Amino acid sequence: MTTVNPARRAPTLEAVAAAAGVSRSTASRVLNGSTNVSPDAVASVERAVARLDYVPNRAARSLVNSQTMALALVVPEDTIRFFGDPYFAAIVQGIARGLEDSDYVLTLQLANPSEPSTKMVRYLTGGNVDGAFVVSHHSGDHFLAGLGSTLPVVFGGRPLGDSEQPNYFVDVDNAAAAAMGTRHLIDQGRRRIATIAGPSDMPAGIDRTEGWKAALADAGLPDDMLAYGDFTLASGAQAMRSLLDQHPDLDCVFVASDLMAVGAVSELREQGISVPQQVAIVGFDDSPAAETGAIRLTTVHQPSVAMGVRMAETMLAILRGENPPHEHILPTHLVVRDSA
Amino acid sequence: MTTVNPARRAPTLEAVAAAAGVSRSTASRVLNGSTNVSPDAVASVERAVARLDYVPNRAARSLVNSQTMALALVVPEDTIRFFGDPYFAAIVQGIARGLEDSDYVLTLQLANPSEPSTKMVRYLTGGNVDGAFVVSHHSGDHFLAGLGSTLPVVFGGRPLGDSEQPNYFVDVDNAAAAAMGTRHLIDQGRRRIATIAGPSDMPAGIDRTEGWKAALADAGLPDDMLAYGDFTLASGAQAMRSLLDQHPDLDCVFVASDLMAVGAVSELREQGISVPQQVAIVGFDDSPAAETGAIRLTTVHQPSVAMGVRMAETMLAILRGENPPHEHILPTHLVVRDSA
DNA sequence: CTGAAAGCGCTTACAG
DNA sequence: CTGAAAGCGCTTACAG
Repeated sequence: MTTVNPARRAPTLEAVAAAAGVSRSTASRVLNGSTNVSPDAVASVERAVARLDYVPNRAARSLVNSQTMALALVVPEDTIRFFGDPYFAAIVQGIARGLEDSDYVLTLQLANPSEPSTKMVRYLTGGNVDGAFVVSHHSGDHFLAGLGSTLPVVFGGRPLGDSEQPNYFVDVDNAAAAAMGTRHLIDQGRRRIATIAGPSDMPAGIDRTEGWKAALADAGLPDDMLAYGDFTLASGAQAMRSLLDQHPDLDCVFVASDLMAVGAVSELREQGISVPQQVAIVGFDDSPAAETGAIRLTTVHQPSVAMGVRMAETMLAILRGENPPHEHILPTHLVVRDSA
Repeated sequence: MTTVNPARRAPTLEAVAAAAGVSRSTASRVLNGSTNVSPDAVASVERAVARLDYVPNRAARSLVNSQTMALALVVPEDTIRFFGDPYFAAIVQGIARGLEDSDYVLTLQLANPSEPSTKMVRYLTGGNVDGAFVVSHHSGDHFLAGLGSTLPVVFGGRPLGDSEQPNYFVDVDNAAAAAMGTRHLIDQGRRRIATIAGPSDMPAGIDRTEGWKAALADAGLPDDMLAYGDFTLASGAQAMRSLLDQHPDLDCVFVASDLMAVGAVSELREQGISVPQQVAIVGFDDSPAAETGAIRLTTVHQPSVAMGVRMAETMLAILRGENPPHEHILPTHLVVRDSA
């Protein structure tokens, strides 16, 4: 831990240069890793920096470089309300980790996606940040989709919407992953396969439902048992209830998120239906929720933290002027535990 | 939505002044709301600002004012892992809302509280932010407690630890609130009153347990039935199980968080025990979890969003050079629903 | 390899 | 009430 005397003004480059016996220019050069500096100069400047506990002034740097060294983390308000979904927390953690070794800071922007405040738009487009991450299950259908044309933007999850130019995003192949989860159920000999789907206005909701359908079609099984949730635990329980009402003969459910799966399991147990014997459950995410519930969930693993890290790396690459791929699809795999 | 031409460089104060036919000084004065400016000048500058869609350059401003206009939001990593607790999401939302009308931005700092990276310490104390919010259930026992001496810091929840100077914090009277919740159970005629407590190294955990004990003592009731959780849903279920094992005769439980209460309820229902008939439950928080579970929770309401707002207001006051009170204790009340 | 100088976009005494 | 000027702390051609 560094001890700081708040009374003393922070040392400037000037002071470092003086202490090192070189000019401000030279001091600046070693700070910025220029190669054209003599070893002697490097050494003495570095010593001075250490001794004075020098930290460059961000504002001064920003002013000359016209870079803010700040990246916005745009979180739709309803997302933070539903932060209960560990998926988001993991993504954010990944982004933060991916930025750890850089000099960028993350500024938090809570947005109302359906009606972005002009203040936020001005903040984002007004040169206050060098880029933005958008973390939301239904990002892109709104003002956020257009953002990419004025600012480097990386989305967590494929954005909806029809922006002219392609957006950067990191995602998994939701359809394929859902099909994989469903196939596991089929392979176990299950035949009455229901699903609890995510909202049909979110890519993750849509694609996972498609995957479930595709796997059933391949196996010549009907896809008539579907109920919608909103990715929350409570909605999972409710969807399970209505599924049970309408299709008492179902023998398993592919659930589009672990949180909903936990809700579904608790509903089943309350109704005295055994999991997985009578009804098997496959979840999606492999979030902490998968292991902390009443029964350990068999689920499709999604590398959420890694996705966040990749978002950060993509942003850093763009900022370096490189040309990273627009799409990053990370691999998923099935984790077999006790629920199916 | 503002349309922005990314190709054109952002207009400077210079440009505004020129367009308004005044000097840079005057333009700056109207921008900063100085009173010593003629109405004419004010009007023409404002027109120029609107026409050019001028946004002041933060870096330049920071450089001369030596204010960063940035506030750190320090979130311990384990907190974000447990972000599932809507309490934190609400606090953060409140902070963001309280800052909405200010020019401050919130930078997110994920910290490992037991071993703060020197990078973060340097960031916080190195003049990169004007203040910091610390949001954590066990803030203060670590490096964060000392932070207050070098930087304005406002804690969410009373910090532990023995810092020399008093810290700023916003909290509720956890002990009194817990006693209120417990008393509700007593008033219903319950006599075998257990508790599921929060961790004993967190103020919220400690104080709520104290409140439960105090209410029981007042009523001449024993306080022998206690199990610990860690504020997560899963831990609530597990604590309920062990309570039931050891004290099959309990007739109600005061639970130190809604999330744990939801876990407890689901455990009870699985064991075929009716809520509230056989076992009544009182939770704590009045978070969304209280209304979305299998049974609507009777719970102690804590104004989480308002607490966040108050944290922001306190910070803003400190930054204005005012002398706000160090402690803000917000009121709680009981919300009676179906679980007790 | 090095230093003197200009300049990034603002604010604020200072003199009028 | 207003403008010319200095200065905040850096970086980077430019000339050597």
